[in-house]
Amino acid sequence: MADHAHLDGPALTRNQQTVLTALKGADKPLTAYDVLGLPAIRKAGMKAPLTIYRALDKLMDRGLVHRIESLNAFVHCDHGPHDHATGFLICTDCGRTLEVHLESCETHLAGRAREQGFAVDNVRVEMTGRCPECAARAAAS
Amino acid sequence: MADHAHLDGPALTRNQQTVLTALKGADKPLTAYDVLGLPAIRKAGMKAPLTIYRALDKLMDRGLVHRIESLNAFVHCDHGPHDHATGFLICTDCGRTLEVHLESCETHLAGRAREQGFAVDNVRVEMTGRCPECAARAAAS
DNA sequence: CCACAAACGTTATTTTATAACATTTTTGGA
DNA sequence: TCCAAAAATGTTATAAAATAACGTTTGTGG
Repeated sequence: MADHAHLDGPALTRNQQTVLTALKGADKPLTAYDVLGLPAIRKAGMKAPLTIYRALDKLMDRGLVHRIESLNAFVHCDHGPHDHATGFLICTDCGRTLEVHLESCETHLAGRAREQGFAVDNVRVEMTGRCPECAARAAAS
Repeated sequence: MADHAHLDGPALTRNQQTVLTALKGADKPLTAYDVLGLPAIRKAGMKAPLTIYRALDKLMDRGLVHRIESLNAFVHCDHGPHDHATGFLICTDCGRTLEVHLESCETHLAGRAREQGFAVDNVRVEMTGRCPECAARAAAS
């Protein structure tokens, strides 16, 4: 689970920095094509899907970006470096996500795997539901 | 989390039964297009992707099939009806998966969500690693 | 400065999933 | 039984997500 790739390695390239900034500026996960469509991205001269995917791959290697599997989307990692598994709370109303860390739960999950003789090297958790804002809005109506 | 849709509802249609049987016969998760390519499927007269997706959707509604998000693939649920969250152990060597139930962990995960004011209605866990067989084979070489 | 590796650009293609619309089948009353 | 509504299906086309292949540029260490 540990990599800390984001602590070392070369500086981000211009494309990588541009994509990371785009994700930081978004209030929810973006697909690669969402990113591609952003004005800031076009201004930077990025115009092919592959350009975006390449930048995203590097950013994920460094732990600066996470992929939300169930959305085919990418989100900036708003926590610092971390060794433990990450979970995502995905609001089915507004599409925003919240990252939660699973220090204690990871041990449990990996333990369930070990019971099966399975050597886990990566744990991903995605939970769907309603965020506080959307729950409140739904209750009000 | 509770649905038990598989306990009631109408009988499976021919298409649904055919797809379910195909997944039961596979030793690993299959993509919709993998399913589409199976001889048994073609023999049953199913030849369009949408036909497969429609059957898969219904089977998932009933909890008879699960989708592995990180593989874009579908697997037969080899456990009986269950209310609690399911996790998957995915072998990165052979591609086979193992389903594990997360009775105790789900409470913990949902609790972490509730801390954030988030009302969870679905939890998905996917863990990658090496299955016992592949780990043994790797150790032997 | 040069050689190598990494990143990038470009075009085409593959893989995964859904839209739109007509037809058939099933099912639950009248 | 028969009919109407709902569910499922067939068919064609298209959208959405991701990668392949290949050449060029950039950056970095020796």
